[in-house]
Amino acid sequence: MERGDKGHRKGLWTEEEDRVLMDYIRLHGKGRWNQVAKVTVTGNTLVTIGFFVVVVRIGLKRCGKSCRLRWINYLSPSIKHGDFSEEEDDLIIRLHNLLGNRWSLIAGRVPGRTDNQVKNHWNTHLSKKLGIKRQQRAKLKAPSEALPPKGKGVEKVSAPADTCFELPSNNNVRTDDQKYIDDGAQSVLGYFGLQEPIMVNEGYENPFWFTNDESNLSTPTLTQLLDQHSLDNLFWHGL
DNA sequence: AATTCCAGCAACCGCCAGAAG
DNA sequence: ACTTCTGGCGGTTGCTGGAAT
Repeated sequence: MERGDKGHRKGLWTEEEDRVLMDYIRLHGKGRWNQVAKVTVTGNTLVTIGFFVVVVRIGLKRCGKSCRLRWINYLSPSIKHGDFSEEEDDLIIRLHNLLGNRWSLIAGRVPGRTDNQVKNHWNTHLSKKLGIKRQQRAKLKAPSEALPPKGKGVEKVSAPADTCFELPSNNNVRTDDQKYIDDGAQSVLGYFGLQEPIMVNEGYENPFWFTNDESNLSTPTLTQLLDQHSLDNLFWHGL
């Protein structure tokens, strides 16, 4: 196994390492990832040094960052494993049109998927699928260009991968990233000369953004709303 | 059967921002 | 005000397994 700085292990995680990490999170919760290597013990082993037999505690020799990523991208119970559905593909393509490579934002709107999953899926499947279609598109400014640029001086927006699972069922709070996306959506709509309302009800009383709440199932998804506005056709044929 | 090629994806890297001391 | 720690993000790398030759 390759070793990184400070003797940290690198490369694929073993089942044993996964188990240790999950045990740590069960006991201590998420966060303080750099403590994992110090706190966790995978077991004891006997080492003979000369005449002495020493009990050595074997910790999880992973850097905190690696532990965090392993949890976020793989071990977290909220993560959906397996193939992407047609619905998810469609949603990602639309959101990418809207947001560009803001993978965390996109993933935050695709329940159970992480930014890494979405990014990989885009790079391996969807970009190809899209590349074929793009050749057929007429020259037109990409909708994502209507969004404010990312970088310094721009309001930072972040959406943890599991945000959609943590929203209260009657959430009246409008998060910054929701506003950011709403603003972007309105920019896109404005670009195409469409009328603004993309919200289900007037105002922000009932944000429909893909909460995991059963009571919200009757509310239209972004996909449905975009369909209502014929945005899909505009994206596919207008670009 | 052996080798090469390549797609898919897990993991790493570098950078950045915010919090805490 | 400065440093250190921690977490978040997007881009990239490299391993793995299956397909092709």
